[in-house]
Amino acid sequence: MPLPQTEIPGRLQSQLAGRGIRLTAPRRAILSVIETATKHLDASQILRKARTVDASVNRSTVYRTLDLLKRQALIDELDLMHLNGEGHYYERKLGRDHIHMACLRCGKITEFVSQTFEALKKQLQRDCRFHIIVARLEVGGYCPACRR
Amino acid sequence: MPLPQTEIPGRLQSQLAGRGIRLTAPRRAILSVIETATKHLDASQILRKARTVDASVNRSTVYRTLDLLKRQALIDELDLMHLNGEGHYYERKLGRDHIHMACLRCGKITEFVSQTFEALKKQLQRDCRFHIIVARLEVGGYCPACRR
DNA sequence: TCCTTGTTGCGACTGAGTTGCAACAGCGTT
DNA sequence: AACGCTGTTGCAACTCAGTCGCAACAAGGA
Repeated sequence: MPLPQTEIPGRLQSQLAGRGIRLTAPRRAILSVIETATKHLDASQILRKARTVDASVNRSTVYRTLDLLKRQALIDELDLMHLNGEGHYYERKLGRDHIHMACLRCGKITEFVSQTFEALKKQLQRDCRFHIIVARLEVGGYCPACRR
Repeated sequence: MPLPQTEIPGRLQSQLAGRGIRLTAPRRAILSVIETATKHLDASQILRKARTVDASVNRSTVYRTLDLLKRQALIDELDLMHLNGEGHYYERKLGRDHIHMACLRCGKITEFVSQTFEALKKQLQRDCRFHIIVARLEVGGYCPACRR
């Protein structure tokens, strides 16, 4: 259940430029990798792919750019239940939050958009008077193909 | 909004023993730390406190015991939005799942039990035919005292 | 008490993420 | 088109969480 990809290529770059953030060659390479990704990537995968665009990109720059994008609320950071080690995964933040379900047997990641999730966030904001910046719901279990 | 502590001291130990899992001195020390914790602890804090009970407890044993308790579904592992570094926090898994809200300014962690959250999990199980083992909802934002 | 088998401490290791710094480059200004 | 301020980069060394292989050990059933 992948989300529809409705974004314009290069959109991340113009969003950053519009906020007065300097665009550099390594940043362009990293942004293009994130924008064209078809699955969740971790930092080392982003580095490897970015180097096919600009071979000089450094590991530190990837981490620094991911931090920048997190602070700008343009990407989300995920654990995906740590199915493969302790690292994090990143994805473009599009309009609506979604839930990540990770199958503990086959490792498949399924995304799901739910009106109930939206209602739950509204309830938190109201009942707890808590101003939500980021909400992350990750579920581990067994997908339809793996459950007995 | 801390959850009511309704558990009997030593309960974790008897749960493990009842499953045929060997009880050792380091495990007893670690379990007692987790059972009597009044806030979320990370692995190094658990180690330090466990050593006040049994000075020989080793770091590896803490990690191995935490893995055991996770596999037995007796504790939950949390990120708490990585407010302090990349480590994880652990808490006793009591009856009902709850949501963790982390204030990005003051660092306060608030817990919240919601019927809507339960309904959301039911919806996932039904609509996605996904068998949930663990569900983790973490929210970052500003608490009532810190929001403007 | 014995014996099997699971557990532990130890120390070295891995892998993710960070940092200080000198060189560099974006981009607004001239 | 060149200048210069200031934010960004590559590098290499570092920190920190978590893992692993192994020999010694101990829980608890026979």
